[in-house]
Amino acid sequence: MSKPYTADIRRTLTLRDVSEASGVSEMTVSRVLRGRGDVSEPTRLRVQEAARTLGYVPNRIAGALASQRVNLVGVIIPSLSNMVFPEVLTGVSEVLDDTGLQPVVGVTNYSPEREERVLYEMLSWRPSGVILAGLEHTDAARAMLAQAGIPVVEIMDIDGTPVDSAVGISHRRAGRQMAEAIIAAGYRNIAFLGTMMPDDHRARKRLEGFEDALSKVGLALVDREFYSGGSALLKGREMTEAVLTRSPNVDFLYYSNDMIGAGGLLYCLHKGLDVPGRIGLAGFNGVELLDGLPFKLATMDACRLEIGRRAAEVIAGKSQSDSKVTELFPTLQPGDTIRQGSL
Amino acid sequence: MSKPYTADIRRTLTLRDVSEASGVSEMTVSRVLRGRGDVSEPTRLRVQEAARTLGYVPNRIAGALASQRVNLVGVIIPSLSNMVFPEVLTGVSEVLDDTGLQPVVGVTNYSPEREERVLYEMLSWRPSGVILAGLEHTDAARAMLAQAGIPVVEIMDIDGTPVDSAVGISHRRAGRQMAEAIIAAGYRNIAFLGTMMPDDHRARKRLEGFEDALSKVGLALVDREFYSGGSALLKGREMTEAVLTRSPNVDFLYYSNDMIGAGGLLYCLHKGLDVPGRIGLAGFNGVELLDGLPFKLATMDACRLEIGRRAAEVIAGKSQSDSKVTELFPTLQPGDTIRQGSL
DNA sequence: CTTGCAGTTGTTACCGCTAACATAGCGGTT
DNA sequence: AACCGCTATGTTAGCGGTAACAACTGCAAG
Repeated sequence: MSKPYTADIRRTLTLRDVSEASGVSEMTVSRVLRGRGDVSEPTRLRVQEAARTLGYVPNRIAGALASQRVNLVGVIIPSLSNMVFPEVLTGVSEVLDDTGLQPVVGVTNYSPEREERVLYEMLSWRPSGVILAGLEHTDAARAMLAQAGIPVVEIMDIDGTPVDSAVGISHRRAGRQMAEAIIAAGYRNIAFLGTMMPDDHRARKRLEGFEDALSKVGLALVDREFYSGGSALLKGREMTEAVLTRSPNVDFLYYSNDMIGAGGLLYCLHKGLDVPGRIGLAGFNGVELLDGLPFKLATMDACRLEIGRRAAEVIAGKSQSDSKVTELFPTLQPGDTIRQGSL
Repeated sequence: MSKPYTADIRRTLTLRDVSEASGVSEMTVSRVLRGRGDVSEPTRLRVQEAARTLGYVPNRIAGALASQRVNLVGVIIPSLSNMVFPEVLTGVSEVLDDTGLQPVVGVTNYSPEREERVLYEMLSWRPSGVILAGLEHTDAARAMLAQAGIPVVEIMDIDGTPVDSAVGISHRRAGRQMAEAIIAAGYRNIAFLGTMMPDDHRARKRLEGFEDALSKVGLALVDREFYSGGSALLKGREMTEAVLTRSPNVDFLYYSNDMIGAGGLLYCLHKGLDVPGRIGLAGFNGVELLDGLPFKLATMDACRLEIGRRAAEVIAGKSQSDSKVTELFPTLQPGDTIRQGSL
């Protein structure tokens, strides 16, 4: 357990070292390194050369403290392991890359308390903005956000009141739309399979919208099955088996996400069920990953990339819109698992 | 585009505000908020109360500058979109959670230049340690790491010389082992399907080890097919079709990762090929996500969670081992896609 | 009554950098 | 020669905390 991380004992380099090595003041070095102010070409080159050969890396901690500016943007999301948030991040990075701003990611695991802690940590670094998933937060979190004096964008969901601004889709509407499509296709004995997590508000809202639309035409869910944790594909399989065993008359399976939906689809195909004739299926999210499946699952894409982009634009002050809430509209992709033509 | 981010115009709070509100010195407030030093119970409570009602969030930038300590650990990985790195991150977080250290993630998209930039950015925040994927870096990156004077852990791979320390598996050995298993099962006409990315050194090393083992018994790859980008499942399908069309006598498909392997498997099953009799398949990684597939793909798990944990332990100074290189040993999971019993 | 000491709280001097302002050249005007 | 305006560079004073040490308190021991 020996730890001589540096061969040479010399402390870490500062502007002063570069300044001495190049024979100009620290201020001039600072100007060169940031590309600010007027510096003559010869000095610039000399300083750059010195910085490079010394291997100087500026200390942003000191820089940020002095300038009261931080190029960090906090991005707080529930999870990294379901493909949807990485895609949001891609959108965020894409836009931020041109602005000198840098995303810093925090993960909450769908826990409001953890979200509060992560947010506190982030704000303690005084970022230039915060992007966070969902509209539901602890009171303390909401207070911190309001106090922070920086742009805040709540993403994914717009069914509620944002602290500052929001970019997302209406999950209630998404659920309703899917229900309407299913009803129009003639399915009547519909079951729901999805997450149990009480803090997955968006899945909850989709289900609410879905049931709303069902009840409008006098229908109700025939069965429902919940899960948490584990391999989504496998869970989808198991849940589907459970539902079909318990309620053999079910003719449509609505999943809270594409992954468990895909598991269910594989199960149905494996069992030789007639999809979408005897039974239909639909998920939510438009996961590109699944494009290789023999059948395309009906789904609605959640505009993840676009949400990330728009959110980043708001933070970067590049947003076109002057409204505080940006609603995006997911498109229903019927795939191969909903009957075409009504009845 | 109005932006009144704070209702009240007052500047952001500092220790002084809390100090005034609670009637003690800034130093005492600082002590209370960090839980350091002796502070009497009554003062502690008074200060905490004041801080809470004001909604004070400490400024770590100032704190870090003054104390020369930063609770951040840089984690630099190639990608977030293939499930393997999120799992590493989970391992890292798990261990770091108990230490007050916080991971900060950077993504390189398998580009050495981007890695260099991301590293530079991270080091400019003077983190307490860096974890980064792979042993291959630009000279500048290597120099920065050596200069930084902090623990550096290179993860995933141990086939090479680390800057400081390394935690991972031998991908050469992994490739070799898989080849040996395939040969032992009697397959002889073997094709490789995988990433083309010249900077995915670990996939490259696996292939090298694989071919090594083949040539030891006088065999060579019958065909090979490369891809980049796109949905892995779909690519797996397409590549498999291409190979089987071009080289109908192939009896084994070795994929550089499980995702394209799964695509290939679905294709073979769809075509009604006898798996693993007529044709065998194997991937790499042990992706839990795929557990729901009707057939289990042969694979080797890459010890991702464990790598994350061990790396974090090294950074946190909790590592048991006193060697600079920690080799983990993946286990071969034959699944349902390699014939059992030789020949 | 003095001294010592542990337990609390306050004071001072930075941490490494940058905003804002000050200064030094220097050629061109008048 | 005095003055101007410009550019290139330097000086000063913090940014908001914390380390290190100083100072004060009350109480037990000498």
